[in-house]
Amino acid sequence: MYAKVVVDVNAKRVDKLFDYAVPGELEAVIAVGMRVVVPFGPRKIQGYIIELVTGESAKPLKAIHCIQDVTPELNAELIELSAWMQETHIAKRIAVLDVMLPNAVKGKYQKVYRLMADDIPNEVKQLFNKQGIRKIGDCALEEVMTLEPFIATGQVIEDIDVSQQQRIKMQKAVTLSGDIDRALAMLRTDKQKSLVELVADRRTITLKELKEMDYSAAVINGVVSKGILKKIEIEETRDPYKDRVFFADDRKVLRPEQEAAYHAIKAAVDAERNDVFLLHGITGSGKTEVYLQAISDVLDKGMTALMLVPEIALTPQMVERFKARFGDEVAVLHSGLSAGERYDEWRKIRSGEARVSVGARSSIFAPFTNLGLIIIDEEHEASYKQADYPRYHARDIAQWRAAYNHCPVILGSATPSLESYARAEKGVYTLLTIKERANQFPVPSVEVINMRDELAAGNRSMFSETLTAAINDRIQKGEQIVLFLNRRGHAQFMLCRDCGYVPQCPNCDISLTYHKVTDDLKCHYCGYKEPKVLTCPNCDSDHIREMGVGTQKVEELIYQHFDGAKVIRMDNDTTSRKGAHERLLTQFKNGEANILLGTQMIAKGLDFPNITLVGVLNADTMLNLPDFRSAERTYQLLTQVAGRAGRAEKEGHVIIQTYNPDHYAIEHAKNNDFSGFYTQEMQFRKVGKYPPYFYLVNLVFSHSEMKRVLLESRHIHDVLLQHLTPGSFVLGPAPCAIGRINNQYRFQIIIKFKAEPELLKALTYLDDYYYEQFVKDKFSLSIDINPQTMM
DNA sequence: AGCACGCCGACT
DNA sequence: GTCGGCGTGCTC
Repeated sequence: MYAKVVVDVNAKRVDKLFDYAVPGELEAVIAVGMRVVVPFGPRKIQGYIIELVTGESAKPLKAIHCIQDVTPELNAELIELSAWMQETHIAKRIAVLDVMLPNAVKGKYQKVYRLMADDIPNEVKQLFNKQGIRKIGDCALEEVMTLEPFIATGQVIEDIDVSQQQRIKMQKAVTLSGDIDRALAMLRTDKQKSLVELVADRRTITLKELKEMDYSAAVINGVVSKGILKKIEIEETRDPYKDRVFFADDRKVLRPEQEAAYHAIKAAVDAERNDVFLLHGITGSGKTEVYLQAISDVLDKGMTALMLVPEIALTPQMVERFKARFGDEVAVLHSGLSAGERYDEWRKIRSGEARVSVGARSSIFAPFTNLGLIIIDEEHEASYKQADYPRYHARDIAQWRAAYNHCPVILGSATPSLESYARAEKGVYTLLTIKERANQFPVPSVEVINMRDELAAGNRSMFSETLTAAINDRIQKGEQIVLFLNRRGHAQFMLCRDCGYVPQCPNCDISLTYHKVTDDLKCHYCGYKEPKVLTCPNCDSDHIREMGVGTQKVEELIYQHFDGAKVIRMDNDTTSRKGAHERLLTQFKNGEANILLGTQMIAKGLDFPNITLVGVLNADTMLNLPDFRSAERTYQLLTQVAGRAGRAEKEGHVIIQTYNPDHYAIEHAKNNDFSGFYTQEMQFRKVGKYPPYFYLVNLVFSHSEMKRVLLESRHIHDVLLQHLTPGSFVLGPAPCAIGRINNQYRFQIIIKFKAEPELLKALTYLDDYYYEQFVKDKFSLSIDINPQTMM
């Protein structure tokens, strides 16, 4: 018997199956999908068994060294899926397996000394552990000297040990080691004092968290060396919900439209039909209840169900609802979990202990068998597409898995993507619509304020007269307000008011972003950092200021503007700590503040009865981004934000501030008119040859020499023209919107097509060819099929 | 990606 | 004469 194995080497040239003999003693236990350790050239590495073949190979083979699992990590479905993804995503098999599996199963390689013989002096033997292994990196020089003669005789050998990542993850952390008041008296700098106060408050805090909060190693070590803090190792907690009590959540009675949707889905579930449903229900229409009841039926049939939500919508509220309804049968998978926690959830699914999962994008690979239903909530969300290689879209994977399992898919949204809605109109998907709110409370009224008029009337503040009045009114009534600041495409930067100079990144063609917390300038693309400038480097003027509004600035303005305001601010800075997101929402829910101010992350999932006013401070910052989806994104975001108001009996009101009050995305969002927006946006897409009328592929190539990129990209253009059929368009090459990142010049070519049988062949050819070029010459080509963004 | 093999420059 | 620089080529 021999095995076909994918080796854990992320390189194109070994992106194929290698044959290994299966030793006789392993034949009984070995199975497809297991991880094995195999000899590969002079070293040993991890691999995945893709296929077992009975009989002897024609060629002499090396043998599998050992197996790593008792239960295979991959099932037959996931192996087949990985092959499909390799082909259709122009990706390496190992890279695909890498995104499918939890990090904890990835191999860890260490150089070790291995004890091979027993007849060795005891003082030498004791250097090794019970398995006869000693890490080379742990050996002092004299120990290496001691071992040398035994290596010469072969009694000790140098080897590579392949082990699993630690099951229990230890993290470096600091804790207080003394009296806090005495400690504070000893310290001079504010940074050190604030560190000690923080640790005193939290008892222990990991170094990683401190790094994220911009405490440098120097600051931490300084305080540690004074004996005030000490470094310790702590175990990461495993079940993130173990201390929580969930109250049983019973089925709710469905409204007629919900009922109709539910029945259509139930029929497909019962018939095990591979239908795709587009569930278009306005915000607050009770889509989640439909999902829950459909899942409940799937479980009753003894099958399993997979539900995807965008990362930011995976709030405690959503998790709570699932836990409450399905108890221990739920596995939760999101980015906040440690590698160990994630692996635990994965194993619960694999063993059948959990039969439902709720998770973000990558949980689409959850190792269920016997899937009865796959749900993608907020299906229009861009985060379902992985931004880096391999660039898969969870929606595509869902449809593949549903076809494999003969089960239906539900795509749910209040604002479906144009692609999905067009498919529903063509009858490829089944459209289910819910037009009324589940609790029958009216949809909030929406008012659009033209900020140009405000400016003309002499109001230069962030708050229009109308919004100011409304906020004061709600504060007085004791009701709650959500204020939304659209940050996308609207970062803060520095501008010299005398000469117009804006500090740029030296490595990229982009202006540096000002960060108030650290008071410095950063490049979001290459990580370059420099201190804030006090005088203009161009004209020496000291009129150089931070421009653009950040949430922090708005918070200050609110306090200046409104008496009785108590603000909770939610943005990347205030929610970076684990659990901070949840804590802030709980505070708001408990009425500890009357204004919730935030970015994108507050657009979803909030369901608080006391919110009666939603204000969108700048609706149009992303309308002007150079992306064909900018109108769609604006419409979606405004609709989502507006949906936060009036979720209970108190009537909700939404005020949208904009400089483009007549833009159709804003007008249709105001009227909550999806089909109006859809019709108009489809016109634009048709004329521009954009999705859903055409498919797109975005090719980006980069090299440190601009001339090289330009010449090579012309060549690529010609190759594509030769290979593709006449119905397809090849546009470019043109410089990318950001023409240089990390000193690499970037050009792009866009392919537009309706149907292109030669596409994968042509792209695979280019990928192979330019891989060689990359190895030789650092020329790189990235291929994005169905891109979410063209930047 | 690693790692070995191999062929040319500055050192005991 | 040798140590070590990194170009080239292979891994069942």
